[in-house]
Amino acid sequence: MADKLMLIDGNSIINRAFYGVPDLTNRDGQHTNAIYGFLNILYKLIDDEKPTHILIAFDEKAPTFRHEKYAEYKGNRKGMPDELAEQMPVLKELLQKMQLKIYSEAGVEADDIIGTLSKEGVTSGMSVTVVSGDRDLLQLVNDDVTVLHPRTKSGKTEMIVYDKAAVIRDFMVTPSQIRDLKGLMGDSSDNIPGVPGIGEKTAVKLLDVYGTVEEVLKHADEIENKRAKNNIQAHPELAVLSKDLATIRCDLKLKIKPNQCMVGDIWNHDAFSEIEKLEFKSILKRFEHGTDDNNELFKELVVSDSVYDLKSFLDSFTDKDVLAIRPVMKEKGMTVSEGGQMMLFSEDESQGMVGIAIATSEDRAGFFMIGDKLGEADVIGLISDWVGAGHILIGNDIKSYLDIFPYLDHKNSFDTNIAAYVVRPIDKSFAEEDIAMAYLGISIGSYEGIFGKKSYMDALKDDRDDFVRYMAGCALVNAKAYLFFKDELKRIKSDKLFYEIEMPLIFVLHSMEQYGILIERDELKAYGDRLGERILELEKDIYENAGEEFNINSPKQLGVILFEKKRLPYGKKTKTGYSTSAEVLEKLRLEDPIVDMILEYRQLTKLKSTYADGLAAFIDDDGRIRTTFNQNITATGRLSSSDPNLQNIPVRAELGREIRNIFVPEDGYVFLDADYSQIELRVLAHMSGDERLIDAYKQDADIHRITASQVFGTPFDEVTDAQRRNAKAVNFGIVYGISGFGLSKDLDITQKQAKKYIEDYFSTYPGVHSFIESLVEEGKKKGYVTSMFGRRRQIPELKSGNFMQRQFGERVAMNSPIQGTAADIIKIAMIRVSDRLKKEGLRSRLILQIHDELLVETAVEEIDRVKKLLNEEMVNACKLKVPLIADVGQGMSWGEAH
DNA sequence: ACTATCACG
DNA sequence: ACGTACGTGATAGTC
Repeated sequence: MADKLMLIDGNSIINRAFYGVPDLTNRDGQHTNAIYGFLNILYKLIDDEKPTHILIAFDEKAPTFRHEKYAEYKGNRKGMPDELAEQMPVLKELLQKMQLKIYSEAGVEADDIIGTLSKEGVTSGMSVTVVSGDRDLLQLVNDDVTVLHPRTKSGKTEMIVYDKAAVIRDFMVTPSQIRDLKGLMGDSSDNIPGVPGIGEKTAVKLLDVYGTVEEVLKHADEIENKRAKNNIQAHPELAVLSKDLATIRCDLKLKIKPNQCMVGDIWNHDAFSEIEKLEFKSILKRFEHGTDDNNELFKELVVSDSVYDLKSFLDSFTDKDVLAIRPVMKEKGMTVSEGGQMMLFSEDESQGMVGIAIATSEDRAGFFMIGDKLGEADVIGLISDWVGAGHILIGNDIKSYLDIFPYLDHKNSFDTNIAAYVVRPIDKSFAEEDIAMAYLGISIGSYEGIFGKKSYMDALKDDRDDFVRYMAGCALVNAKAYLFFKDELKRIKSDKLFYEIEMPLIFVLHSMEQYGILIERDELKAYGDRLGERILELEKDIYENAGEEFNINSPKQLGVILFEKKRLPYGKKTKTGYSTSAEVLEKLRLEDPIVDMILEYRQLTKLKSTYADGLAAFIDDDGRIRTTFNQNITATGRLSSSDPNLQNIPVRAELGREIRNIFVPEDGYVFLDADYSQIELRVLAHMSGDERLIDAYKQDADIHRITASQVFGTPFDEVTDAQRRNAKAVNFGIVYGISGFGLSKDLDITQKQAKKYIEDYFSTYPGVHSFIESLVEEGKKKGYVTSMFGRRRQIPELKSGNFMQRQFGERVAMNSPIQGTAADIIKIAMIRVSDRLKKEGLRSRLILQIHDELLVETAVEEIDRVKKLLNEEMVNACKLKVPLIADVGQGMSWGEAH
């Protein structure tokens, strides 16, 4: 086999890694995210490309450029941030310990090192792979040299392979013409000027005709395009200079030769201990096996479409085996419909299971396809037998499987997705492929990387083997993840939170999603039409006032009208122009009548597009709207709601609030709506243990008024509205992680005044002060903070070198335990309410949660019982040092009950 | 894909 | 001097 040389542009790759991987630090506070990302890219390259030789080229720290007199062109690159700079020497040392060759030389750019070695490599008979995010390097491509270009696609890094054909495909020029292309069009990211007025299109056209910059200049007088001709004739030197800047040198005398770059044992002991210091657990695991290449994922992989094989596969398991699954569902969007009419059976066709992967932690897996010889019911039945025998079924995102496996409950199942969320809620995705990488040190590949945007059905059809391996890999990861998380949850003391709150909640949420909420379709339509009429009127008035028609919804165009044409004083500016936010417009109301019209227009279009029209699109055939409650999105432990979001239905303004009257109970039912009174402040009182605040809550009076009375030293009955408003804002501020600036903005007062309020608050409630300070301290020391029920939130921002980021981290440290505890409490209440409704055989059902509020669709004859039960379970969800209060309302619509 | 805006707790 | 209140999701416009 021919030798294969891989040349890596170290700076380019570590840069990508740094910006692509969220902030990580080890226990010494050393930032490690760029190194982590670099290693993962490196391992993947080694696994995929199997190079025999590797060299990683770096730019010298203070590069002197080859064109001293034009240094300003390349010399003004932004310096790298400190968080990245500190990782560079650590990475280089690690790479050396991995017995990989790195190279840099004063006055030499990494590009030129790579260019020279690629040429020398080819000369000595090697095939060469260059890895860089810099497009310049594409000029090196030829029959023996390919360039890999990393691209970030929905959070994952993929490599685009550039051979000659791919370069021509993407850039319309040959690899050797890349430098001519840059010579003409320039490259702003690399500070190559190019010829003014010549963009990509013109440059490609010219090169197509003349081939090189030199030829273009020679024939400049023949050029048809006037603009291009004039510019080239005016600035020929720019084209020559730019091409020179873009040209990679391949003829340097370097102190290293390709054959010295042989790959040694990258899994050696020195490398291991270095990685240990960096605390990359997932990478350490790889040392057990070396590369993935000689490490098969499965000891056994059964693929079958027969019920007998599934049976014997399941029979082969003992009580000691854990069983994990990865069902493959027909995806939504496949529903056959005609003319808007659902066809018969379309429901079944869109909901069914295509197959299921099953695995044990002992590296045995199977993929079973549903078809003539294996029915969905067989699978459901056999899994039911397993579960019925007292075993645990492990899956990832169990809520999405409950339609097929309705017999699952929190005692017979384990959700690896939710477990991973509980362990590290700040991550963005908890699918099997993410867990494999983050916790198990194995890789099953990424779905998108392997199959792109293909649906499951298409992937199964086109790449069956890969698909089966991927899904079986998922099941295997679930099995292994179970063993890992079982211990990990205990270790971090989040096991009760997981088993007693998050797992049971899955089933409550599923039931809420299934019930949905009834909405009066016709009323919603009428409401939307009403808005539409008024919007048309406003539109007309606004155009008339402005003296022209424009897109009112475009902040840009609106800014021009208000702040340029009308010369209204602009308040704030955003990155892109003037701010036209309601906050700014409010202050301009008296300046021009158009402002009020715009504010009303904004309000109405928002209501119409998001709510009237938006919700209408989600009404099912039975008139109900079914949201998705997301259990793994927020960093604090709250739920979120999407498709549609039913947690942000208007309530504050009267016009918007009307929408709530359109949400109604079905016949024979009423709505009971219960919301916690000031739950976050009560949690604060409890957690801080501040005696005065606790006493205040025991009085059961208006808390903001009490706060005002105590902070401002005014008798309770004499507190003014303004005082109460201020106290309320301070209370909110405390919960959000107080800052003088934030409070001053909210109350429209000076920062100095705001600071005074905060100081007064803290001297009134010293326990609160010391509590939130202790939270920040804990966050800094441990890297995370916790809620009362053991919910963690990591705060890497606290170790940031950036002041702003750190400041943010401090506010998060103060807020998360409070918001998180409140979230824990209402989750407990939801589980208990739902449990009791079920146990007591009631028909009433929980249908919505809005952070501190529960909506129950209540059977008329159960009203009194449910009212009592709701209040009991919410109030007693948790014992605090202050009373927990819930107010229950009743009504024939959500609006009326709230 | 990102930004601005605005709906909620 | 910097430039932030905490947590979300949907829409429209712009690139």
